[in-house]
Amino acid sequence: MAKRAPTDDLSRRERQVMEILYRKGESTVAEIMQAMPDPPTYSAVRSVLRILAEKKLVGHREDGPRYVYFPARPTDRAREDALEHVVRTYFAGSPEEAVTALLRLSDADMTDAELARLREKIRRARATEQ
Amino acid sequence: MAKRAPTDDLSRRERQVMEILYRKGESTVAEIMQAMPDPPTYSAVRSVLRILAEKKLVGHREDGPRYVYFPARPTDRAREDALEHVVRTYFAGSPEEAVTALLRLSDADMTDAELARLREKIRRARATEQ
DNA sequence: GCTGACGTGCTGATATTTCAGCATACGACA
DNA sequence: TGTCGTATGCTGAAATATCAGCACGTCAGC
Repeated sequence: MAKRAPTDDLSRRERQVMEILYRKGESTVAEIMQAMPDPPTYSAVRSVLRILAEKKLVGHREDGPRYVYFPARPTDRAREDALEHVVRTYFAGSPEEAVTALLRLSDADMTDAELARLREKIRRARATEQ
Repeated sequence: MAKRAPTDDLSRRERQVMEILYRKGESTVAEIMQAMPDPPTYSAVRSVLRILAEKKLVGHREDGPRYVYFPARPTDRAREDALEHVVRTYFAGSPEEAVTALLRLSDADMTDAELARLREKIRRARATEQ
């Protein structure tokens, strides 16, 4: 069962590196290393990158003396994948619920009542626009 | 660097199991096994569950002859964590961008113009409500 | 009471991931 | 030119994750 997201096959370190690359757009090995939790050695990071390159998940360009790595999958696609995944996993496939939670997240001090009204507005807006 | 999400420490199989549990709310070992990609053996699933239990990430209750496992962290919290993570990783920390992408996701046939108008509505709504 | 189906706990083997180190290349600079 | 700092490519070892199997308990049905 279960359709396989590309990220399902990644190891812990591989995932950490991919997320750093998406966050930064592109990075050198040193930058990635610094951004990692429990930073491993330079060598270790390069090993992970080599594996990710073999899997066609990252590319690199030369920038003077060093390589600059970047995600192979375009950011738009990766965003969609990530959102879909979260919605499916935590929001029973309902994007609307996710939107509500997201808005609550951005304005932590909103009351429930305010949220409810906002949500209704969104719903009406969507109905109108379609 | 990098604050550590609990999910950062999980292995591939551990993550798969946690996501299944969040998706289903709770599950028996057999159900988890079936829901996993490339389903491993019953024994393997139980090994992962034991590790997750040691890490205090899952709990279980007895349901007649068998155990029913569930995520230790409440769903609300897990949702927030997941959204925050996605927003930080793929949307440069901007929940609003994420909302837009989410709405586009749910109505794939909306035009950009429609999306722009909707987004404006949301923005106005938020300004009003606050 | 036996037996088979199905469950758990635990232990150790296998496979994969993670990592460090060595060989090597190249540019900066005294 | 010689040397130092920093980069990559690659190889093999250490650490972890993944898994299968055995021992054992319980319950239903013959």
